[in-house]
Amino acid sequence: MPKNLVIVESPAKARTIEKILGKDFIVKSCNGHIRDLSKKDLSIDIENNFQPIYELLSDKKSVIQDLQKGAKAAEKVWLATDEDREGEAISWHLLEALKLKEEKTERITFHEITKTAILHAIENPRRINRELVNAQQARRVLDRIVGYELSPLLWKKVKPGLSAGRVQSVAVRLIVERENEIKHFQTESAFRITATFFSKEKNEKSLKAELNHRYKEKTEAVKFIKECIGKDFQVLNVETKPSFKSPPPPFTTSSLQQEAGRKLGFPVSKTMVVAQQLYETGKITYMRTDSVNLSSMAISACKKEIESMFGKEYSQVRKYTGKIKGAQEAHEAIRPTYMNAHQIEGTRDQQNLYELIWKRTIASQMSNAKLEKTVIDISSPVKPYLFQAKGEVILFEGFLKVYYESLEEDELQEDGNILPQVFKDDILDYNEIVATQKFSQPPFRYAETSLVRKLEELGIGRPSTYAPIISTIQKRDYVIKDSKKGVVREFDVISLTGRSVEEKIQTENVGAEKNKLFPTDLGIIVTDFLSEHFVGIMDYHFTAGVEKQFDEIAAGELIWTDMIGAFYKDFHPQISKTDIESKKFIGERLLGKDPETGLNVFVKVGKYGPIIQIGDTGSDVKPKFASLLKHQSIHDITLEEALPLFNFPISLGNHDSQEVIVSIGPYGPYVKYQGKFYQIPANLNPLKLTMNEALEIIANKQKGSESSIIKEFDGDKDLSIRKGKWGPYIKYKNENFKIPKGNSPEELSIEDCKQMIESARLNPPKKRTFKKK
DNA sequence: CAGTGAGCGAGCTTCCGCTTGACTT
Repeated sequence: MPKNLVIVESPAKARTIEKILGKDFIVKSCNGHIRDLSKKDLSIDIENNFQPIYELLSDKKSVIQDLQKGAKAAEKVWLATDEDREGEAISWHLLEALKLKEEKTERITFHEITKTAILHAIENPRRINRELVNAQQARRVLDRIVGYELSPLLWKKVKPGLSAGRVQSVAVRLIVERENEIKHFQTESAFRITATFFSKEKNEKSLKAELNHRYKEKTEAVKFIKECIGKDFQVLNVETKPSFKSPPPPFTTSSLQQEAGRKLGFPVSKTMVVAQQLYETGKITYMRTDSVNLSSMAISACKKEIESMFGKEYSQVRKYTGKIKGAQEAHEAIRPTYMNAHQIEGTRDQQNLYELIWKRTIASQMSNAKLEKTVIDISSPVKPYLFQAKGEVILFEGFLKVYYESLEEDELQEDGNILPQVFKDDILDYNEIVATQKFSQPPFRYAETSLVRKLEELGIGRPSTYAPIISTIQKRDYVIKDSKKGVVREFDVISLTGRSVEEKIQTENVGAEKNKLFPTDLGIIVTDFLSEHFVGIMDYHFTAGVEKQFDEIAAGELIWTDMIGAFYKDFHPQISKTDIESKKFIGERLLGKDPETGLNVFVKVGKYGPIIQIGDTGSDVKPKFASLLKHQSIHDITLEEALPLFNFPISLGNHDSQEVIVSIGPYGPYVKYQGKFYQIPANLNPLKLTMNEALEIIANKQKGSESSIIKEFDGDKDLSIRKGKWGPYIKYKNENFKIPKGNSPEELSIEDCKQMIESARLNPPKKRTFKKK
């Protein structure tokens, strides 16, 4: 029996370390936190100086039992959880929950999983850092108080089941405010003047240049263009400057999510799932980290790869240090475990993500790209303005040989082009000079990844929570991921070729956005409510402020219960005050009077979402209600748009002597035909649905269910092989059966299927236990 | 899964940050 038990946070890590330490050590994983405040109630004894009341996590029972057994048998227990605030707390909870004796317990930490680092850690154990643990308790208790006092207030004032918290409420606020900026954005336009010049003598390729001034008015632009007719243009100056580009640092959770989003089109959650798979199969280091640091081993491995692939001049050893404030760097950056594995076996997604990580890691240890930037100034007929041509030439690729960092939409810049050679005082002629009307752009809506980036910038949330935050705010209906079609906009173009000036109107499609986060009516209302009554919590810098205090607690300069006490003293009375003084906060708005009945018409957010209401609440006649359609908002819907919602259900008439009905149900708009329901796609307006469209929806659905059939059998009409959410399965009458792995569904015979059904019946799958939601 | 929303009131919902299961129709 091994004398030593080492406890780490993750099983994959445990396996690796066990190999390193050898037979005297057994290494087990606690799988993260094992104890927490009870979910049922606040579980903080306010009267008793905010003492937290912890309980063991129910889903960790078997883990804890196993650890307890191991600890009993061992002579020494080594707590080797992560070296950050949460990790320290996990060690402390282990100490308490497993009832470990302090004298036979050691706390060790290491930054990289190598033999040297781990042996060094074993030789230098320490005690649990109580101050750091207290900083974690303060974090935990603060989040609980905020979440569990704000949420019930929302249930009462807005709608049951809602939630609020230090992180999620600010995330929603970012999206709501961005939407407001877009709504109030004043578009301005100006005329951008571009020209293509050529040298009469040299007959080289043409030179594109832009005037360093934009004219606000069309008349001014036209006047300028006319001034150019027949003029010569002189090269005033040619300036060439060397320049360089450095590679981006290795991946953190957040930067990986962004790049995988932009380059591979992965949503945040998918990136994490695939990265987890790579981690578990030992291909990459840990995927939840905010560190850009690489181990010395990784750095030398990179160097070796780069030098053998590209040569010495491409290698440049770099040490990256985190710049994010408050980052708790318990892990390395995300990198391949073995730099010499350029590709891996696995699914397409795994290979793509791995390749991205490999390239980014390699690039981070490569030399700068060397560039030459050239600016050519060319005279214009109107002083003091001049035309400028900008070019960029890559002299030495450096890291660009393997990796280009993609840019956010708002960072997109025009690439410098390659310029023909011209000299000072050269005289140029023009091919064309064009004035194009350009419109200023409103800010972009957040996508999942850009929201994560913003949260990280503000120090809000942690690598392990970025993906859950995104899903929580959508699950609560505060935010929806959606796409928006652009609108066509006209713009003026005035062009000069030879001596003729031509004016045209062209069109462009603007404002189209894909997979962006839009606030819902509910999200807007909850944000307004919280911003009005809880300015402090909703402040974008609230988290940064409390993080600073957590650091002080960790440094022993502040007592954690004092910090929480000071916070609670202001926060709790604000909850009570709002509870008493604030009325229902559901965005109710009077639209006008119903022309038929003369009754008041309102919109508001109801128990099941945004609704329109005819008649006053509490009057003798029971009011009538109807749901708003998707894309309608209580904030701007008009009486004329709202009233037709009461027309449902709408009969479209008969088809094959059966009635076709359109209506709105709890799951959205639908067509009902022959007792069956068919969902109406979001791009069709249910109010204006035609019989033909309805029949098409029905036909599509029926085709869809047919196309899920992989194979049918003439011998048995009840039997079919179908494609399902979890892969192919056998359908027999109304029952479904799993196909054991390793069979190709197309080749199964009736007998094969019957046999599988037989064996499935003999070994029924365990009932899935659903977690209470 | 499919046409809810008054009022009454029981009993329910909720936070953030660590981790990985179990394995479906």
